[in-house]
Parts: sequence; structure tokens; C-alpha cells
Amino acid sequence: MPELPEVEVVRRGLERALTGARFRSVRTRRADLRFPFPDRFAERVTGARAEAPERRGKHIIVPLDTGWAIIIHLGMTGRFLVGKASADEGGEGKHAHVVFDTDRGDRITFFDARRFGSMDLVERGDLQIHARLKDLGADPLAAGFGAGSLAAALAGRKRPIKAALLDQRLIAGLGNIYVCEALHRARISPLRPSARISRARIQRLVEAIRSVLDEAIAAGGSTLKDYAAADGELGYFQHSFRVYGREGQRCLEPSCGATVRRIVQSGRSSFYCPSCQH
DNA sequence: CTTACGGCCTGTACGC
DNA sequence: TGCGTACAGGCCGTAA
Repeated sequence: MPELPEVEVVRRGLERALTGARFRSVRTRRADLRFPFPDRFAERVTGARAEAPERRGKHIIVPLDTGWAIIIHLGMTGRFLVGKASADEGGEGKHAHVVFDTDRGDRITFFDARRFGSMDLVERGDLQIHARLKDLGADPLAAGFGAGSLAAALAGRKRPIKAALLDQRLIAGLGNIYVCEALHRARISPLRPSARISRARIQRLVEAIRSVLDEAIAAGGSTLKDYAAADGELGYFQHSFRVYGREGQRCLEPSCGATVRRIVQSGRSSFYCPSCQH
């Protein structure tokens, strides 16, 4: 899925279709995704007008004029498709789980093959204390994220930096791909204990995280298999990966050329260059 | 408190 | 072609 760049691209697609639109009808086509839908989810969203969707880490928030907000997580395979209701795009197929029709004639369908995604309803005043959001760390694209906040998040942590950067409570939005890519750009080994990274290298890491996320968003995200934006466009940042999925290939650092290695950390693949990452 | 691990689901790629 | 196995971008609950 969808890590921060893909979620941001999806959010922008929803922003065009949803901002100011009223939900004419909402249908859930099963009782749950990863979790059960909130009680009477469809009825409570129907008739509401959406405001501009926001993003926090990998969550998309759609505020409603009724005082509620939808919190959406795409999980691993969740995606939206915006089409014309008249053409009946979406709404069909066994993985089309939620169908929103708006008063502009758009049909916005949520698909999720693996159903690791979720949708919640929360009162807008309670967003900060909602279980899905309250423990999230800093969003790396938000003001306030920097070497200071990252250093504080890593202080005293023994776990490898790879695991720490995947922990949404410390920094919200990175997943396996972009952690691998950011660590390579910052020339930091994924195995290095979090607390043993100098302030100068944390600064380098902050810049690496920002640059890889910005470039990925500009490329429309990374499409490995399932991901597509809400307009169906595929991302192309996967062509810019320097280490992810490149086990056995040469490191792309100009003066390096060592072989990219894959190891398993906390059950996930880490790709890195043992020569330039320390 | 922090960290590690199994489990949730389905689809796909690969080896035989 | 068919079958079994491993693995996939995430996160939650539990246990140590």
C-alpha cells in the first residue's frame, strides 16, 4: 500500500471529487473491512456534505458538515476509484466494499482485496483523541518535523533505526519502501541502533525522508501491484528506487557499485548497501 | 516502559 | 497445466 506518498496522491484525488460535494447515497457491501463498520455507517454519511479531505500519516480524514468525520486507512491494498455513477464504474466486483455517490454525479468506490483497510466515524471534536490517531508521531511533511523532533523520538531507543522509522508512533507515514530508500539516501545502516545516530546524521536523515517523499508524491507514488490514484493513474516512482527490491544489483551511488543486500528485520525485508550505509 | 512476534486476508509469483 | 509454498506496501493484540 500506500505509504505516505500514495496516500497523499489518493487524498488529492478525493479532494477534487469530494470537497463541497454531498453524499447522495452510501452503500457498504459487507459488514467489515479489517474492523466492523461503525453502526449505521452508510446512513450516517448519506446526506452529509464533505469538506476538503486531510491526511495524517497514512490516514485520510474526510470532515463532514454534520460534525462527524470519516477516518480512512487503506491498509495494504485499499484504493479508491472516482468515476461517473451513470457509467456504473466500480460498485461491482467482489472487492468493491463501499460505494459513495455524490450530488455531482460522481461514484467513488473503495476497493480492498486484503481488507487490511478500515473506515471509522468520529466526531470532529474528538479527532485528536480517536484511537486510530491519538498516538501518531509527527508527520514528516508537516511543519514541526525536523532533526529536533526526530532526535527526541529516537532518544533512548535500542531497536534498529529501520524498526523505529516504521513505528507510526514515532513518525507517521513511512512504510517499508520509503524507510529503505530514506536510509540509503542518508547512508545510514538499517541495523544501526536508533539511539546511536549522531545529530548530524539525523539531520541528513530528515532531509532524506523529505526528499524521497516529495519526489515520490511528484511521481504519483509507487505502483508495485495494486496501487493506483483515485483517477486510476499509476505511480512511477518505483523506477527511482535505489535499493528497494534491488537485491543482488549494484548500488546506484556513483562511486560505490557494491551489491545491494536484503536482510529480514522484524519480519520485513530491508534492502541496503553494506558499503555506503553505516 | 520497550520490543518481538503471530495473525489477519487475498492475490501472485515461483519452483517442482 | 497444476499444486504447494513463500511472500507482499500495515498494524493490532499479546507476551516477554
